Amino acid sequence: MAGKRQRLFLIDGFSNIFRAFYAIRNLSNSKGEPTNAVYGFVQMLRKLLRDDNPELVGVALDVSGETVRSERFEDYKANRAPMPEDLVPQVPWIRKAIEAHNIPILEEPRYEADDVIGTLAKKAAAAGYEVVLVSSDKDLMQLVDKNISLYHTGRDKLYDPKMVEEDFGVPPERVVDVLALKGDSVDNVPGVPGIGDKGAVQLIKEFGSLEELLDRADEVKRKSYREGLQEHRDQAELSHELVTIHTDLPIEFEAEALQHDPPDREALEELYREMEFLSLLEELKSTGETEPFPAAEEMTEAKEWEKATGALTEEVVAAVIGDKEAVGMAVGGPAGPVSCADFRRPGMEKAVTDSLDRWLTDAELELVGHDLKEVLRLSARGPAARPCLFDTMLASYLLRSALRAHTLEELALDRLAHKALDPTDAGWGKGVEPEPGQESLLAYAGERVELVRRLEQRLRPELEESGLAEIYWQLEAPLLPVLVGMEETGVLLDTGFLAEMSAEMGSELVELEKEIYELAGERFNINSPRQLGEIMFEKLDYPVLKKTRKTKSYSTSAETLQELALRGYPLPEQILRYRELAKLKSTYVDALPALVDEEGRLHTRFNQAVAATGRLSSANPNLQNIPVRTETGQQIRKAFIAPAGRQLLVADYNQIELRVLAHIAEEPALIEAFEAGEDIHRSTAASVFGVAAELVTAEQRRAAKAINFGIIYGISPFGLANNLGIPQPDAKAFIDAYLEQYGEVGRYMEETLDRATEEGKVETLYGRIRWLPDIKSKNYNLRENSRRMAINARIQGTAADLLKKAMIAIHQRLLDEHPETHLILTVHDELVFEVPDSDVDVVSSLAKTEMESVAELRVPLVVDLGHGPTWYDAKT
DNA sequence: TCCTCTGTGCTG
DNA sequence: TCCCAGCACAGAGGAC
Repeated sequence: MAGKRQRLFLIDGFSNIFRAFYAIRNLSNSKGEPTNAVYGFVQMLRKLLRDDNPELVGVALDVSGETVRSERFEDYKANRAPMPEDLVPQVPWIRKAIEAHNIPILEEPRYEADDVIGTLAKKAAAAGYEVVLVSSDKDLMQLVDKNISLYHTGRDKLYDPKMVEEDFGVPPERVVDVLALKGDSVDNVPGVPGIGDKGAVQLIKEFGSLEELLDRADEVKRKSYREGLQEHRDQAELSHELVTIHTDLPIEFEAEALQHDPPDREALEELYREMEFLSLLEELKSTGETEPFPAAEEMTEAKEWEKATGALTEEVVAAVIGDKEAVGMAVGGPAGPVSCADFRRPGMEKAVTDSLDRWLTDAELELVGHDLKEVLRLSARGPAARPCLFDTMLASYLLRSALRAHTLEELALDRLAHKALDPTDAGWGKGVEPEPGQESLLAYAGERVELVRRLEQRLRPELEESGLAEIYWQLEAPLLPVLVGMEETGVLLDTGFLAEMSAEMGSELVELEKEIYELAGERFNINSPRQLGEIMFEKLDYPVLKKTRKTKSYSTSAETLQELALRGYPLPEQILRYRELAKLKSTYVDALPALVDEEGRLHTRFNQAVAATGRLSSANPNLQNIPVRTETGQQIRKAFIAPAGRQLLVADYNQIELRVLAHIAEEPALIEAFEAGEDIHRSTAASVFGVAAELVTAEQRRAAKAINFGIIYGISPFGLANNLGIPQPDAKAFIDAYLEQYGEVGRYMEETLDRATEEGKVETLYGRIRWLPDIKSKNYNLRENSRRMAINARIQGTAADLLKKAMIAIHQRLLDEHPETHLILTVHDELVFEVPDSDVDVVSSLAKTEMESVAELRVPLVVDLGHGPTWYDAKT
């Protein structure tokens, strides 16, 4: 046959299965069965058949049981970790997938897949075929020659002999020599101790081969290598045997056996249905062919952009395009072509912001997107946006708040069974970015808009049916512009102050370090819990009071150190102070100044779709964990300042969670205490310990406070005992005494748990849902965790709803009445504003009024106020 | 080299 | 068996 040679693709089954398993995280069907490896493997297979469509193809799989190798080398693969639990049940499905594609499975009893691949590859090459090995295992590079290449599925690269040498450092025929030297701990190939990747390549290059190297080991210059080679010659030779893939098994290459028919559509449908690969199922039904989503069309001039997007009057689906920074935007209608603008082209950024400005003020228009905050941010009108905003990220969050991530990629996989392109596919890498108009970039842009459309179609009805539409439209959507405003405004940081603080802390740390080394008798890394543990518990022989939970190593937590210090050991006290300073310095004092903009302002991101209870979270940097409890920590708050002529105003809810509890539980004793404006922990102590409020001791108040918090957290005797450092029976007695006095609270907990168990979910006052799939679990820990979450989620979630509601109301009033005042931070029960000096009083009362009247509860909501030039001063 | 996990500690 | 909800640091060791 003239022209192109016929091709044989030999797929290394398990290498690709593992790769798929690790590359795609957490994909499962509604029964909770993991499906990630099946999905990844099927996609790999489909891509291969679609793009290359080789004449011959086979998947090699290892068979279980003894092999010729394991009989010969007892330890071989002996310590290999067992297959991950989540992967085991997927293997039979992967077999079905291969069979459904009508691709032959190659398995030979007593032979390893590598050896089967090696033998068939050589024989097929000898018979005149062009052979491609499909694997992400570098060991297969040894088989590469002029007729055999390796398609590395992990790197998406095709290796010929030249590429192997470039990448691996030696030509294919020397690959085994290098592998034999460096060894492989996973497969229990010993190698030569002390020789790693770099050393092995260099030695083989220098001496030409392993044989030559071993014969002339005494000529090796580096002492550690020379001695290793001399002492472990046998081991090196054994390793060489182990890593060499056999190419001479007694099996035949038969071309007919490796031909394949088109896929069996019925078998595929069954597989996809069982695995719930919805997009594949859909595709199978419609055409049976893969159709990537259409690419976006680039508009390179403002006029073109306006013409293309001007027709969008009812619904705009928008996606910001970029990796770390936005470089463009893609938009489309509910269907049809997608237009893309690249900000790096002259005039295009302006063209986009002009259209955004228009859309954001057009009350008739709905803006749809995933993470719309990033879209709103592009327009100066973002904080004042009024139109309908449908954000698929927020919709998904309301439907399943406990999901690990609500990124577009994650949802595409989860809900559409579609593996989305990522920034790397679009052309981003370290130090490189795609050119404007680059094909991969437009494909990426087009896909993102299309994914949002499909998600919207699924999520919108779900939101309606689940009753979450109201909280979406009343709370989450209106909060978007508020958060945009806060993030864009930011907070002014006194970097000079922090620089001074850093210097002072630095010198104190140097002093402490000296003293610590002195006490330890040697230098070590104080920041390393492991090294510190060795010093204290092995060298100095301190008593071991506690081990860590996961790895059972010595605990060096503050609690442990305090106890040791109390027992008179000198080192722990110094360590505690060192830790406090080092923590504050690295996390805040040194980290924050590096993040300010040209005006010295710090811009956090408030994430609206992270916390399972409905709270906001803050990151990059996290401004919700700025120290406040210790004296040194408080100093850091002096660096958060208002510019001249302005002040920081803090308004925080007093005991909001306990007030919410009083309301939901309808507990008369609690309600009464709040109505009387009592110190709630003191009042609790008086009830629980049966003394008059004036006679409550500090110790009693502390215990009562712990109980009050415990109630909110879904108390257990174990947890309370731990927290107070008292015996469990005592803690139980406290709880019993509490429930005696606050009977309705006990009833509230029972009722919550009953409903949670029955319905598998709990709801806040405003209908926000938290699902608790493990509440009926037979696993004690899972079940008890869920029960505590049930109690806590209603309270914490309701408090979060209240604060969000207040933020929306205040933001609107500030826009209308005090445009010079900005809401800049929120910390769960606290709002921080930057206010002109002259408006402090009026804004204070505005904030107080709005926050206190946000809802009519059975107890009053009380807001405390404070203001001053810094956050420290404002916190009363 | 980069990335992930672990221990620790900061907030409400 | 470390009570709820988060984020970030440094160290350590493996990465598919």
